[in-house]
Amino acid sequence: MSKLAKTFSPKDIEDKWYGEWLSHNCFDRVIDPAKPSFCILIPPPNVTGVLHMGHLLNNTLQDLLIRYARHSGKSALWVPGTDHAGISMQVRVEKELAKKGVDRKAIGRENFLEHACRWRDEHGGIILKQLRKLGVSCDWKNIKHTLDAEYSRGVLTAFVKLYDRGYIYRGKRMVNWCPVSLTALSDEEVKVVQQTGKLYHVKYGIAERPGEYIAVATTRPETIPGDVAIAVNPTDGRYKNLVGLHCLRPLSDTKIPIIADEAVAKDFGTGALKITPAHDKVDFEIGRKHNLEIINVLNPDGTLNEHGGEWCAMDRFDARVAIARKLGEIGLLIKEEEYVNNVGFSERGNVPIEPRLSEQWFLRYPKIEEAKIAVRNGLIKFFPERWTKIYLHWLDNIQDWCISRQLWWGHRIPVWYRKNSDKNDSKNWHISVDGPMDKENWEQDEDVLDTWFSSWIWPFGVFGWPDRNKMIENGFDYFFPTDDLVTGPDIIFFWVARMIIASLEFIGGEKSPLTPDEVRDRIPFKNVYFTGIIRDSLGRKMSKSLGNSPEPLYLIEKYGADGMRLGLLMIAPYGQDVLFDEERILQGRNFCNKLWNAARFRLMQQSDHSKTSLQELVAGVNNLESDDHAILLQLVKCKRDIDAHMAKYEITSAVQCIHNFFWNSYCDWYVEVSKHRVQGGERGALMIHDIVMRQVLLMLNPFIPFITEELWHACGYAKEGSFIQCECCETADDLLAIFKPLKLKEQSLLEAEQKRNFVNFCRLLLAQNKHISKKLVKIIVNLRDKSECKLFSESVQKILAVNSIEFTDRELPLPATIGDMGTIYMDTASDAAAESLQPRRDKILKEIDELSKLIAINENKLNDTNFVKKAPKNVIAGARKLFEDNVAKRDALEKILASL
RNA sequence: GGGCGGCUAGCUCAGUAGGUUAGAGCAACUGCUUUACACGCAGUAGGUCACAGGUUCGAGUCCUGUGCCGCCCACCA
Repeated sequence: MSKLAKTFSPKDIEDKWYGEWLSHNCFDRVIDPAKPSFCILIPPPNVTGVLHMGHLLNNTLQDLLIRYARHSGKSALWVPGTDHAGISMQVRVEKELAKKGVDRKAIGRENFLEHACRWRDEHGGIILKQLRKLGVSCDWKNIKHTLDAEYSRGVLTAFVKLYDRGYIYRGKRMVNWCPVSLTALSDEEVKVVQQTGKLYHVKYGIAERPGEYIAVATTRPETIPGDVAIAVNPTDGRYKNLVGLHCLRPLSDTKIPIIADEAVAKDFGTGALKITPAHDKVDFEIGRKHNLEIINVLNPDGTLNEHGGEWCAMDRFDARVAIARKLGEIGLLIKEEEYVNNVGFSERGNVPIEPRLSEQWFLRYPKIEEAKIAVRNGLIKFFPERWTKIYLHWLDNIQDWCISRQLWWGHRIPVWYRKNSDKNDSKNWHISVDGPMDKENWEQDEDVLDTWFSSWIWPFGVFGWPDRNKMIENGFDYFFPTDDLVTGPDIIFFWVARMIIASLEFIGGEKSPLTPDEVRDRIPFKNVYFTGIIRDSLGRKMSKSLGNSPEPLYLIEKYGADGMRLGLLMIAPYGQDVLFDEERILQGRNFCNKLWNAARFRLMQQSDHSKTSLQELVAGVNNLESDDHAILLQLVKCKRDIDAHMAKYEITSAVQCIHNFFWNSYCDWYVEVSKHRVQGGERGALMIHDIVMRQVLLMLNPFIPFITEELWHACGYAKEGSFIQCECCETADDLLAIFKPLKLKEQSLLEAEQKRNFVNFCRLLLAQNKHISKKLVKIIVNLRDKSECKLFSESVQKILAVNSIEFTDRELPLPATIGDMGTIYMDTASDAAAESLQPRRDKILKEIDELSKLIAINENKLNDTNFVKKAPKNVIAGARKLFEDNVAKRDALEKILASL
């Protein structure tokens, strides 16, 4: 008999078992053709990242799915890895260098990258180590990183292939420029923020008509030196006769044309729009249409350049104020008004982005239609489904992707330009993974690729694509397409959609368009589960500045990895954000303690630890009572419900099922009602306990791996040298088949429930008679169905802790209450005290009152001819039965009331 | 401007073909140190299902509209 401590202490077992699992290679990838495969790829966290609450939820879910798959007989692989995290990593390293007084540009590209790699190798990937504390079962022998040599070949191959296939081009375009990071960004990296700024109304004098002017409304007076025209809507009567004339651009009195263009809204501002092609997307398009000059007035860092005149080198926002003031001074400012508008922000720099004309690499997305088909036709399923719409909408409006970044940290674009030649002529380009043979005659493009351009090949890049031998070795053919992707909806465009597109393009030969069958063969994953965001208990996002984000490792330390995992899953509603409250993690810990003590109780009884299989345990069962039938049937139902919920990713519901079965059905009822048998050493009853505990541990293992492993061994269910996670968990149907010799009776479920109700009635009765010592009380029962007397065994007397339970077939004075099974009395000697009668009267009056309401409801229904005519028969019969039963109950209670 | 989600007990959420009396956990309150567990046990109380219409014999559930709260998308300066 093992001895367990009274309270579960996670610290004592977590590191021990994690070490055991690793040394026994439990998480290794196994290509086993005899088993179905199951694969999850971790959404690679930033190599600079540290564990936060979002990771905790996300990785708990993935581990749950992986372990659940193992228990379902699949060969499960969870691939871990990190992302090189372009900008944030570069900024990080720049800061480190700055501490030592070193400037990135001073030491040059190669030295910088050396520093960066060293920093990454020393400090990066901490998060993967932290994750182990959570118990995650990743294939740690194969950690992937997007900047690994092998993976990088995949990234560059993707670029080269797309270029060769005509999807990648270089061009001078309007891009989103971050003046802090000094790089272009993709549209997806721009966050729109509502801001209160000012709308300035400025006079633009008409050159041909001195004294007359056009009023122009603008939020950006600092770009006035870049104005090259004033545009009005061609149908705008106010300005019709001005089109073709010229304005004087304020501050310089340069003549600029007044033009007409449909893009101008008549009803906004003054209806006249200043055109600054270098600093606005719309203006750029108008400028191109009308063949206008492009005057760039800003430096890359957001200060004004030489066109800014006296404001040269001033920051754009300072210049805005200064120029507005100047306009006021020279009488060209009509008014300025408060104005709320949407401004695009760079997530990284946390400053407004600047639309900027620059030379960049762009990708025209391939396989857009196929990517829609994959999700619309359900080849890839989204959970919750509503994200499908968002995904499709994005694909419907997809824009070319700016993939070049003006950084050093990342995959350098595999394009070489012949030295001293026209860079804009593609004849002078060399584009390949390995570069030209005569490197000395070429210079490589300075830019790197967007980080997401590397992570979009993750689903096959981690298997060694495009190296066919590596892919075979890594089990690509076995594990691909992967099964589940668990991620946040915030990266549905950044990552999820792009992975789908990349897989459709690169898996299989070059082909376009694809048939639906080919789409099926190329998808990267089958299911995408979108988690919610973890917020604090007030619903606010977790942030450093609010200080409302708990430290995950501290939580694991405090509540145990298992308690943390279960607590988190219990409060993570399907498809909604999680309101995190540390107190609620207590529930997870408490559950673990309850489980611990249930096992402890079992181990305090007689043990027979030779039974490691369910079949052996079942063979040991004899003398089944109704309660035994019921608990086994409930066990089967629990497993069936869990599997149904898991199939739909309704994790919280699955937890609720097992929680309810284990705590309510098993601990609160079955353990108590069978206690006297177990403590009396009845072998059959012990076997039932073992059957239930064994299955409970198996069902819970994917959720709480550490404690279940510990108890699995402690209870003696483990085969020599084996682990609980190596076991298959029997399905509900398996269980039914194995239980077949026991001839379980459905009827027992009802019987057990009635027995429980009976006990509840008696408890109420005892509560109403607190003045009488329970040890003296006799309960007397007049059962409706005399054949059920056998149900009232010693167990009920033990549960109630009363003197005895006796049966009668007569009506006695002073009945206590009426249950489903019959009339219940306390023995008259102890029941005579008058003070016990009043609460009983009150209780009965209340019950009668409630019954009367129900009777009235059903009576009305039955008297309603429409109801009787139109409602289905079973509903009518139900109403009638209810009516009759309740009337009978009420009559009986009234009789009792009279006798009191 | 377009779209999506939420609104059910004090709190967090279930409510899955419209059909008995709307559920659970937590919190609250009452009682209990009973030999697995006080990280526990046994109870009690608590809800005009956001609002207004409609369909139906019957609506938390279906339809229409409104209101809050949150999110996503969108080139009106």
